[in-house]
Amino acid sequence: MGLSYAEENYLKAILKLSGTPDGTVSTNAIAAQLATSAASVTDMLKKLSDKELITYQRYKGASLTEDGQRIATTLVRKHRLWEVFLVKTLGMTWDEVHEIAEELEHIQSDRLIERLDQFLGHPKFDPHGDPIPNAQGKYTLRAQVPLSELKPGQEGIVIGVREDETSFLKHLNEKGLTVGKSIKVITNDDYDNTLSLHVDGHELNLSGKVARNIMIKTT
Amino acid sequence: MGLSYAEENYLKAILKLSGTPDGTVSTNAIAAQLATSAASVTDMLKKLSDKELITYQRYKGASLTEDGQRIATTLVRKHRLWEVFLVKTLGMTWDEVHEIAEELEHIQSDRLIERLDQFLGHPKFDPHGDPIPNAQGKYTLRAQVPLSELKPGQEGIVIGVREDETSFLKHLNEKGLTVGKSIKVITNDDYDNTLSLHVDGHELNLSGKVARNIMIKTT
DNA sequence: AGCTCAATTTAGAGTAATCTAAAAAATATT
DNA sequence: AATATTTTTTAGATTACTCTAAATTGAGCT
Repeated sequence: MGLSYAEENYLKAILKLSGTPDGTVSTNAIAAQLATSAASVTDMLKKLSDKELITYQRYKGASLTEDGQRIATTLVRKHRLWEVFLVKTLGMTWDEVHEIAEELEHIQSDRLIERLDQFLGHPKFDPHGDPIPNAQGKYTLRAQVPLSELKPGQEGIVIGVREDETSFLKHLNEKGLTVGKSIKVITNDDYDNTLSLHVDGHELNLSGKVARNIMIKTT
Repeated sequence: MGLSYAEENYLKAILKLSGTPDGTVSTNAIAAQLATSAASVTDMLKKLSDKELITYQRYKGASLTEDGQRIATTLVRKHRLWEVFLVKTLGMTWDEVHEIAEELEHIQSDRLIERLDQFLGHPKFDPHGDPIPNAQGKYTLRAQVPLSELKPGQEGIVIGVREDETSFLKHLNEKGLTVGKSIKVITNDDYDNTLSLHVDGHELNLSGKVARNIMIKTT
């Protein structure tokens, strides 16, 4: 009754793309997300529909059933718990863990995940600031976002950084960006997230690379 | 250039079965080990031979090349490191971790494994007493074996136990079996490892289940 | 040497996931 | 409303792994 890696990946993609009110996702959107062909997606949607993990009608897109939602949310939970493990326990960097967690999330063992969760102290957010669903699929809304994701006009407070290399912290100190400071975004480039912001009445410019490493609590 | 799960499992099976001087393994032996058909094994042996991971001649069996050996040994290393992690770090029991490690060993990331090894303190043996190859494929010979694997006549010293539940330790204390005691095996049932042994001049009977949990250094 | 039997390989086929190219349906445009 | 365009599905093939049944090879026995 276990699903294949491919089936699990489709469910996760559908969950991720379910933005519309009814949670419907188009064939092409899934194909783009999974870097596969639309024809392959159609085949898989039929299969998942037969297993009652999604509702699907030809030409009308697909949406997760309760069962499908439960499975997809569990995958997200596993993925994010493993990311916390890789960063917090093994000391890897936040930008190298995604791919590995993409593999680890398919490991089949509920007991393993509950033990891991306990060992990590039931974390509520992963290293990217995304919430970790609990075993019942519920999660806290995201408390912090990378500075790079704020839109012009948004304000917030610096909560921390992802990289804790001394050189990086020193760099921020020199710019006057320390934990607790209030900031307001002026511009944020669509393409590379280069951005400008106000801190203590000054204007400051940051590269996208730096901005992605600074976590903000919006106000 | 990553191998499929199936290919990796075949290499591991061949390594495990390589007992003969030239390390040759028969088709049927592999089929039995992997619970698959001889026909499937033949197909896979051809493929692994094309990739130069084994040497293979029709009707003559297969043996690992240096490349094949390196890959198989790395799989064993990963498997055993994960077992240590599951038991020591997550507190799972030695008998429930094998299956999970069987999945974890296929995760592709050298950096992950080296980090894990470091986090665990470069362990030399897994929870079953089997040696863990280092990154170069070398390993220390097994220092301890479960009491259940000793043959009649063999002697040794009690090194420790796998389960460290108080009730289990209490049970052993009552029998006079504590760390440091010298023992000699009298009989060991082929089927269920029920065994009798001498300790301090007394004769003692143990179930296979208990004997598998007591680690011995042979003398 | 010839025979027998077990081990192994080949032949033919099935399942899961994928692809490209062509057909069909839905949507947008004039 | 008719046509053009985009989206989606179907058709037909491919790769990886597996199976059963039949054919072949090798090894032991008389």
